[in-house]
Amino acid sequence: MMMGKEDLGLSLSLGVSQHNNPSSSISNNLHRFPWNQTFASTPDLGKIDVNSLPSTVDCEEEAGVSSPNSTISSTISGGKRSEREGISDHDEITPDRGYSRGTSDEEEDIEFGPICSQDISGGGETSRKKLRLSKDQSAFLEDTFKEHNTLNPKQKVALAKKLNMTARQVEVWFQNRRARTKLKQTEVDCEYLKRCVEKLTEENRRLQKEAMELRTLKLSPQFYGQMTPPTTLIMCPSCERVAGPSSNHHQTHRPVAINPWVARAGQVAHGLDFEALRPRS
DNA sequence: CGTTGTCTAGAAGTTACCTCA
DNA sequence: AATGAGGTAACTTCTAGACAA
Repeated sequence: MMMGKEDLGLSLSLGVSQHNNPSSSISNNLHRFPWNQTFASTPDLGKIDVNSLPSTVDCEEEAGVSSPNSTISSTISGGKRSEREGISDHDEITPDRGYSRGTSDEEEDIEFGPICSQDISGGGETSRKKLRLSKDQSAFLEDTFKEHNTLNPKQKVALAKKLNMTARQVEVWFQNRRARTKLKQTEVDCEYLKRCVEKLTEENRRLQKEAMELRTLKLSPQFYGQMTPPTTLIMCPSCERVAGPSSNHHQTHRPVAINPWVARAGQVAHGLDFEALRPRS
């Protein structure tokens, strides 16, 4: 799936992201959520006002829990969504999204459109009202995200309950949060690669210059007189040590000549230490 | 055992709303 | 007051993986 794209190269340090979360400024007074418990057991946050729209909350609850229409709507156009929530009937079957795309037989869902159907004017015209999450809600979501960047259905429902949101809202928040994290990480990776390219360009320039100088030197007649013959080092392929000709050890191993000019793989050549360029988390 | 269809969760991309300079 | 940009909630579409028939 899409993970394939990530694997293609920009996955240099993905996964770190959730730890170097940019949102660390969030107030620390929110305690971490213990995932082996239910959200409901965590105090205080139950008081959070949902987007300071109490009527909305009521409406939402109703739409999500008790409305027969909600079931209809999710069957008609969003059945996949409600099923995927993996939630039992009493948990939440929330059509908290603008399912309808305007077809007449979806008209009745509209009433339960995105976030409690504000501004639904007649004639099937939908408008999604965007609710701002409260600071506390965001902070708690952030904290939760730091621990787990995905939620299973139970956790989702529990968290939703705790924050007085719908499970769908929590799900969407986590999806968007993962997307933001990835975007941020991609930016960091791009920066890193850019620096690598710069470094390589610089190194390439340096080597070309060096090669040019060597060529010039080679062309001058007095050069040959002063030149010492190139040293051939003998290296044992099994122990990977430079071998002396008299070594007993190398009676059993067969040494091979190596070019002293070529840096061994894994060695840092001329200060090209890309690890040093890697962004630290 | 391999194939096919269905379902689900998540990623990616997009839209629309809100806030703020 | 108008407006454009940036942030983000909500949405759609696509895909991989799991699972059953």
